Amino acid sequence: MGSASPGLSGVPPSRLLLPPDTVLRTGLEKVAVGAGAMGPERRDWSPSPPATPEQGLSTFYLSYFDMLFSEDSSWVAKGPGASTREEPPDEPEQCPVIDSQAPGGSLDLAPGGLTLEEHSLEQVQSMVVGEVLKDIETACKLLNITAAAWMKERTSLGAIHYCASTSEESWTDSEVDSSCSGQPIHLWQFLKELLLKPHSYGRFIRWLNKEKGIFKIEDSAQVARLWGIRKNRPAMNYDKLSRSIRQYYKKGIIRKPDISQRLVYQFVHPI
DNA sequence: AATCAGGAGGTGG
DNA sequence: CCACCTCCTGATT
Repeated sequence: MGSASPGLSGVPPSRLLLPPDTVLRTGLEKVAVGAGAMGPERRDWSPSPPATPEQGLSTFYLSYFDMLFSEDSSWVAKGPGASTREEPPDEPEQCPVIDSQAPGGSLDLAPGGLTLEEHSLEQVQSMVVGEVLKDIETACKLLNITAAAWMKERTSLGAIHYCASTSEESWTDSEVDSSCSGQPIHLWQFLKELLLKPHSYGRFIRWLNKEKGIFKIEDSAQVARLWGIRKNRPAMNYDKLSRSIRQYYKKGIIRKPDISQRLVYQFVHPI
């Protein structure tokens, strides 16, 4: 009762309430999964992994665009010349974000003589930044942390903010600045990050019950591998990763669900 | 065989 | 000091 799904301000609830797979199993996933044409049992992922874009900054950029596209793409349609069918969230491998469409240093220019394209580009960027900031605030509320703290952790997004904003410097500038060189990510954050991007990682880890924060690691080896990459620990494996998860029991960050199942865990404070 | 639980020493920021 | 990492023993699925 008390914790009945707090209002997600700004985000149309219609999408969030859908069972995860309905939305996400559309275009891209179908392609990726269909390519192998394998059933639910497929752990031989080793040859040509199509979705392992796990190398730092780009990950987070992308994850945010994933969210924007999958949960609310209205900002795209709002744009003046934005044709809606042009930007499906199609390449999880790459970093299709802001800098990709801005060659050179056109991001931090003065709002002077802009061509039409540049102008609409900037509008789009502003909208993106606005949406990102809104999402951050929402996430922070739900996580019960301050935006500044969040930004400190997510330095990569701080970079976005820096790069893309000529108008939005309402908050956290100083906070961001001091930590732009990279903060160590916590395991629980990493897991949430993966869970946020079912397009790319849904085959490795996914929500069983997002509202309750219950998730399942579908491919323990892959999740461990990604974690090892992120932390630069080539010898990482699920045995060690799970030990770290178990450290969270005492801290009240992650626990085993009431009905304990293999490879299933639950965030104590779900989003 | 894989996963789970948790003790214990080590490490890097 | 903290958040793991690593290794380990023993239990459970």
